[in-house]
Amino acid sequence: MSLFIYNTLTKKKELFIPLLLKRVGIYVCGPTVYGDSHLGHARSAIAFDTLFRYLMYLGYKVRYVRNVTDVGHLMNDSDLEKDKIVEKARLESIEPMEVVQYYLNRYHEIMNELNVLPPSIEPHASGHIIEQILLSKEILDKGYAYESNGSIYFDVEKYNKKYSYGKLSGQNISDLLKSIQKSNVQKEKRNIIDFALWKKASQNHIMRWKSPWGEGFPGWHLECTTMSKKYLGDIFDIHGGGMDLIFPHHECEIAQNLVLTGHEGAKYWMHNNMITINGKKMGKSFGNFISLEHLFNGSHPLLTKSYTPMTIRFFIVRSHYRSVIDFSNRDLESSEKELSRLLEASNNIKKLKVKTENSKMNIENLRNKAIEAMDDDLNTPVVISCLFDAAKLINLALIEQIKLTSENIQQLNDLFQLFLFNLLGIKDDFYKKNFLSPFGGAIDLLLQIRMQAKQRKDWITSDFIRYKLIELGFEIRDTKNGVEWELK
RNA sequence: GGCUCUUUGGCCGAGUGGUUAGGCGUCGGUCUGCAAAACCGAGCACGGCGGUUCAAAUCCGCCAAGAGCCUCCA
Repeated sequence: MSLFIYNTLTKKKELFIPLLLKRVGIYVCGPTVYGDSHLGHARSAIAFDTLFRYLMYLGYKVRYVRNVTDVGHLMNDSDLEKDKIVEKARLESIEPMEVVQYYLNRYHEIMNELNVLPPSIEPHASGHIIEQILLSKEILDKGYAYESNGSIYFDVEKYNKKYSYGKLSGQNISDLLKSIQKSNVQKEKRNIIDFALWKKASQNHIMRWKSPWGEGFPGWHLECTTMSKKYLGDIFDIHGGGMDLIFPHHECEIAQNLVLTGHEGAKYWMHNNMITINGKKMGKSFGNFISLEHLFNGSHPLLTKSYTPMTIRFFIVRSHYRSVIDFSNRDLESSEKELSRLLEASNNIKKLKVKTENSKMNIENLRNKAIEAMDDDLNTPVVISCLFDAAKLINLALIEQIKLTSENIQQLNDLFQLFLFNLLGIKDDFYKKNFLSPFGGAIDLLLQIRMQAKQRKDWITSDFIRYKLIELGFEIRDTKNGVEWELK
């Protein structure tokens, strides 16, 4: 048991050693719920779901906190503070919390379809206003923040003198100052790189809470610090999120944590890479995103067809979580075929018969290789290659090119159960749903009639049934062990 | 401009200083009444230029192309 994970803070793969013997605390930045979730959201959720699943497999009791940002996510950092959710609510003439609930429900539905396990705790930023005010005060008392016109700002320059701002992202304060100065003007702040812990609400701002500094709302970076501290403590094991959050979000969290407790907060900082489309990052604000619903029903001009949630999940785990995935129909179709090959092989395991008492097949090796891959910073593509190796063995055994022992068959079954279904989170309800239903029975019946026709060499009838079924989207295969069908 | 990173065969995608990744696609074959699937086989690589080394796709340098961040972002 030696899991190595890449730590953005040290830029190295490090041996994972939990703070407590058998427990792991993870905090992951979840979505800002003001729009439909897209492939990028799925990637982050699936990456950390894989981590969650693997840690549990390793025997840890995992507390996985994934927050919901439902307030304070500003559209920009200028004086015209516009909250994303407030803006959406204004546009649709509804309560901000209706916006939040609507998109959160949809997010949950989609996560469920993608077989993403629910986190242990899903805290909302809006439910932690009091704690955020307290932490703002504390930072203020420690002298690392200042009040300005009803808002509280973190004093980055002062902080930088004692600690080092930019540790996570590799930025340094003077370069930052140079690059920001051109684009942004902010009167209230002492320094352009200071960030808000608490923002004064302008007169028409809907989401507002009372604070010692007047009515306002919390700053984005402080939300995550507050909730991670509350549920995981001052120091916890893993903090995750998309790479686009490294700066400024996680950098600012680290700054807040260091001021409050003298520790960065998390020991390991993990970041999943982006999904691009035509080589550019997929993002809501770029308008180039394909929502997961679009992918599931195929209703987007860039999609040549629809893809099942499991195809999407497989598409994501077949690349390493730290590499960029460029969206393409071609690769999605390829993923679909790859997954169906694995699922078919997995279903073929139950058809295997014990043909020998002792075989040289070493399936334990495949298992070990796959575990090693998971240990190596969750190398899921290599895990999948092991499954393909296993699939080949199953197919060879099925046509009796190789002989397997009952132990071999059990090991193959365990391999698929553990890696494909349990760790990679693929569900195979398709087979159960189709093969065990009256619908499946009807197909079997048609194929029985076809078989009778074949026996009388009535090729016209038998081919008619086959072609019609193929036309309807089925795949028909005559194998040694009888006819097989599948809905493509 | 600054910071971080990427560049592998038609496509996707792992990887280690010296040994076949894997998959999709393509071509050929076996099986089949014909197909499909499966299986067997084939072909196709490490961005460019230098350096270190007995040996580099793997380490170092330079160059080129691209991405992310420096505004909100998974």
